[in-house]
Amino acid sequence: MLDRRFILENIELVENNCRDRGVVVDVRKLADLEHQRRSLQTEAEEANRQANAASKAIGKAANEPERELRKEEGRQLRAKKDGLHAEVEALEAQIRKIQSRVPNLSHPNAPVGADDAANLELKQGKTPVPSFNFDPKDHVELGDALDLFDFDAGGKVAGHGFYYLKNEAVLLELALQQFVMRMLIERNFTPIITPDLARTEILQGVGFIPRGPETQIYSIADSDLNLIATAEITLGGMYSDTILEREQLPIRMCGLSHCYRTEAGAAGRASRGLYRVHQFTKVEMFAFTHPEDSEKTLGEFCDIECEIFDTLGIPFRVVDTATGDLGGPAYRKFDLEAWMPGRGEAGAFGEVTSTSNCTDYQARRLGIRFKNRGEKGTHFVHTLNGTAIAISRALIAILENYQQSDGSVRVPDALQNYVGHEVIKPRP
RNA sequence: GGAUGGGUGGCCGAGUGGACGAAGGCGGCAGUCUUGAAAACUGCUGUACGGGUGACCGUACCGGGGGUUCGAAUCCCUCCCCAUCCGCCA
Repeated sequence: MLDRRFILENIELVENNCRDRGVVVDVRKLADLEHQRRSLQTEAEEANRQANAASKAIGKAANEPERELRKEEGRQLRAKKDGLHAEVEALEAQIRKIQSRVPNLSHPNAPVGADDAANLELKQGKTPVPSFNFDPKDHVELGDALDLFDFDAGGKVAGHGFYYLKNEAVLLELALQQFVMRMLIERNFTPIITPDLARTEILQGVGFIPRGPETQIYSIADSDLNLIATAEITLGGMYSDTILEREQLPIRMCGLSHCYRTEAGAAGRASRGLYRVHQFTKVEMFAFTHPEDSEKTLGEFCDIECEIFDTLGIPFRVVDTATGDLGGPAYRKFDLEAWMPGRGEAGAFGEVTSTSNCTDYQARRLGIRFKNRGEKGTHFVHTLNGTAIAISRALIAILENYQQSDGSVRVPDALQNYVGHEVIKPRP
């Protein structure tokens, strides 16, 4: 959520930003309604002030007739206030509805464009794109041959988009969790395992919209709970409605959770195998920072993601996400796209991580502030999130890049200790 | 699932329908004392919105919503949340 006063004072800037982001919001109308609301609010406050004064006068009234006169006066003033107040509330609801759709501002260097076609490649990882002297398989074929997944059983038990991991795929998932967690602990992240469910209010604070027709979120019937789509939700919610001391910042956490996504409207998109699934495991980085530190922290998150994929020996590129592809809360977003030899005609990059600086957009809705010692007032913190590892997509990248001509898959050096062997071979 | 007890300021915690934006404590800030620090003592110290260049002023806020009343933290209704105990269970 953007600050309302800021919107009023920067109507044109906000309008232009909405246009760049491809979001249709009537900012002028919001401003009109807010001006109306303010003047009505002032009237209502004045009526209320008079009513309060009348009430106080009752105690001092000299006699019974005067007391009754004052009471009647009070009644009328309250009625006037109630009427005005109701109008204010109605306007407030309209304004909030519009305001909640206004996206965050965009970093001046973020590429302007309607969709991911406008994303800007910033750099590539250390590992070169492999060239095979055989016809590489995609991860579904590899998984079939090596008995790593069961999509049929997943479909039968839970429906399309669910799957079982088996054998070395299980060890790889656990290995990736360990590998990433340890790396992040060394970089001063507090490791956390979060709930996989969260209240609607928290989802909304973080910027997700549960229970709409286009929602990405599974919700639990007869309750206020939803399956989380990312630990960003539960990590962000951890400090909701909190006033922190300046010295407590930054708070850096890495959270392990399952992630559940309905993928509504995604049917037909490139989504073979593990690429677009309803459930996966993810380790998410999250930080609450001082506003001055968020830009630097975003760079750091991106560097960590690069280091993870470099260490895993997976080729990737980093893209600066275009304004139209940013999503509501993000001010700037970098994605890592890993090379997936089995994707598309002859291999393609596919998104594996994403890191965003949400500035104060989430903090405002979640009510997360800090104060400086000896200074009046509070300020909103900045929030950042970044994927350390999304297991399902990492598995695709590992299997497809590390496959060998005999159909086996080498285990990345960094994971061998955790997995327990160097090569995944077909079972005899 | 059953039974209780709770939700009040940055935190803890009191609060008879008007004196309450709210005692007291902690924490924080400033000062006195001290070579310095600690301790002790004194004063100040909530948030949001609106108005004024400003010292300030106004309004709202005691879990959410509704009601009673001239007036509600306080009384009534309703919803939500939290804690503890019992039962069940990995």
